[in-house]
Amino acid sequence: MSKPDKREEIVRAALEMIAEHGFHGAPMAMIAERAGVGAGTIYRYFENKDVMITELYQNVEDRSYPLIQQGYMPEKPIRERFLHLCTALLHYFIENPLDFRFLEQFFNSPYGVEHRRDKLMGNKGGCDVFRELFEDGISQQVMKDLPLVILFDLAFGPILAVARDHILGFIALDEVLITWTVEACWDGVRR
Amino acid sequence: MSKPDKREEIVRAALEMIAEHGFHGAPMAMIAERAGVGAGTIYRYFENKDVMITELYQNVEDRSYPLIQQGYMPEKPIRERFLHLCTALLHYFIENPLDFRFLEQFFNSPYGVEHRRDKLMGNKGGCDVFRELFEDGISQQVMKDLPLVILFDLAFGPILAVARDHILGFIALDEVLITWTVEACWDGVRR
Amino acid sequence: MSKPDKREEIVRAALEMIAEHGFHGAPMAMIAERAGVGAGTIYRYFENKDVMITELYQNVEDRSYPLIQQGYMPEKPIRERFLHLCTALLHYFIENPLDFRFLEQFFNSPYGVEHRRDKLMGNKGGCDVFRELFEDGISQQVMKDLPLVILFDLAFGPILAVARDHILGFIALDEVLITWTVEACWDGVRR
Amino acid sequence: MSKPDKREEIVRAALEMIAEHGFHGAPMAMIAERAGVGAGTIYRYFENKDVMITELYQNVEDRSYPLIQQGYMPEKPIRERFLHLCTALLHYFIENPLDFRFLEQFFNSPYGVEHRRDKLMGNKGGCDVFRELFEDGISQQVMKDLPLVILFDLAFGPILAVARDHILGFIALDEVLITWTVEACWDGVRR
DNA sequence: GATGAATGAGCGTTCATTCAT
DNA sequence: CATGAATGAACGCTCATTCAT
Repeated sequence: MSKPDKREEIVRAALEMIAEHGFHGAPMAMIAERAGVGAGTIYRYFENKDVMITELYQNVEDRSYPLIQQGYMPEKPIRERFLHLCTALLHYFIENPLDFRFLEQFFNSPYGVEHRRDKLMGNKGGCDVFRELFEDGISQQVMKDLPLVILFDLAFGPILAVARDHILGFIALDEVLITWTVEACWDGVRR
Repeated sequence: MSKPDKREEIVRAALEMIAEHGFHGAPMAMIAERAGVGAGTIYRYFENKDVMITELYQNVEDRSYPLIQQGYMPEKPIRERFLHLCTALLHYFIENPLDFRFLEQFFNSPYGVEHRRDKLMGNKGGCDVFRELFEDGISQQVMKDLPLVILFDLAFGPILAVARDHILGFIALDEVLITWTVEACWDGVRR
Repeated sequence: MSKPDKREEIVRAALEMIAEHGFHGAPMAMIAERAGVGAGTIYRYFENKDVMITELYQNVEDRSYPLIQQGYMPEKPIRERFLHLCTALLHYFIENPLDFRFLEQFFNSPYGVEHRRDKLMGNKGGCDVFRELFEDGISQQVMKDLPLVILFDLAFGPILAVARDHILGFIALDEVLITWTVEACWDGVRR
Repeated sequence: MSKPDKREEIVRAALEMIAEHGFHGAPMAMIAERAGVGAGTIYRYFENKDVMITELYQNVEDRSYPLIQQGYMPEKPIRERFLHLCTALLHYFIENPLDFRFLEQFFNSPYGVEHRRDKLMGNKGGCDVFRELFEDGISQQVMKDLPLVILFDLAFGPILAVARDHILGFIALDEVLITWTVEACWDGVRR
């Protein structure tokens, strides 16, 4: 097994274990075992558990952003762009439940809170498509004139909740339900 | 200090510590110290930490439901009832950030997931007002004809997200913003 | 076994293990086992290993100073006082080889170096009898006019070396040898 | 880089790291990095860390003995020879603080104790000049009639202590102080 | 009933050593 | 030969839980 393979195995295993059991329910030793490596090996690739988690998040971001933006056309009307992005996001979550569960753990921890704080303060980070879309939506008077943060919550709050319920087995989303859900989100943010 | 007092002190202390530091950042010894009791004493009132957390949740539920339903009038039109409940809920969260943070911890853990599963399967539990309201809303064709779970997510997803952002200091909610937010939620669920 | 007993057992065990195997050869678990307590118990009495070692040193100091100064008469002539203190010191080491070995470990580690630095900078600490004696010796022109530190080294360098060699079994000190050794030290510092 | 070069690099690096951070503060990986070789390479030249340390000691001995004996004239009077050797020793320590710190680490560890035991039992080893000098001194009745070991301690105890204090910055030795110190040592051993 | 000292399994992390390349 | 990625035993330390007082 070559070097990049090993790192990948660790990332996969860590994502799985953390998604399934949370940060505190996923000891390094367990992650190592699942990855099929020695416990010490993890520390060749990640300085410590905290750093590993942060890089795991980066990994998820790097994989998800392109997927979500695939086929996104910034010149289309706001509504269409909104529906596209939210649908893509929901699909991504459904098709990558491990990523979703990991993200939930992440954002529900000090790591994630700090991350959001940084994102909201500085304009850095990759969710700029969303920010742009919502700023456009407000300035074109297509969306409600509310603080950006609230608009985000109106749109993503339901998406996340629905994804969670699907992954936990409380509902079984299909294309029709997804469409309706996303359109309901649009109803929430549009004027 | 009499027996019920002691239990109350423990509950208060545990809620505080868990809200502030999470389940894993709140050792029993620390909770005991904050409660002003011996570490062993906690185990007279709660079989173990897991049980304590579950009962802590019950405690929050018991205190919050009456508050949220205060002034609720089931004979009023759906929209008004919806706005009343959501506003009350959001107010409750803002005024009881400790409860809110605890609930987030709870629902983002195996405890919470199991709890929701039980709630959704059997019809037990206290959120029947909500269930009734939404079922009424659907049958009166005032709300979208979607699975109850999704309707819940459309309504509460944004409420929870907005409450979190307020408590974390990302926005500063006032009465006007609360009203607009809740009305946006209504836009999300109404036909 | 009552509380003070337990602390004492830990102190004794730690002193023994560290004297025998050095700081790094004396894991907390081993010390705990030797003390007949659980590993976690040590941390009820000492914040961590570093703190434990520092307090161990204090413990040795507190026990040794009175013993060494027993019968010391500051009004006697310099030579007599010197012989008294050095003899007492050497006796103390020989009769408390564990203390001696611990002190060697201590002074040969960052802990000890820092400790000496503090002692030499500020005038705090308990070796003031020695300092006084040597300052008297210099000002009365009975001892060589050298920096205090060097005078200390001339006196204690041999004492420590001889104690070590006795404890390691390279020589067998008796009263006669002790007397001669201490008098040789006096020859080293006197004018 | 040829084979002997590599070994030399490792020796130099190990000496430096151990002198600066102690045996336990100098991991093999760190030594390898400092030496500019792979971690595994060290094990081509030294069976394991213990062996490496022992050979490191040999290396220091081999380099120091010639230096110390440079200009030593066995036909001169005892006193002169003593002063010569002790001065040379002290100079050597001051000019090679890394060696000195390493030697302190070494003699304060099981390695060093065993080494001295071997030296004192069998007559092997390189400090024969000292032994000869002291035996001469005793038989010529110029030195005190004490066991050799004690005579060594009287002479070298202060030398080592003074060197340590200089290297740690507690005093600043110059030629004058060195002379006085060495002469004080002579006072300690002479009749 | 209340206590808190005691416990020890389990955690994150380090590092001497090995061995496939 | 030389490498350095991989290993896993061992470390210092934490904390849910127990139980003698």
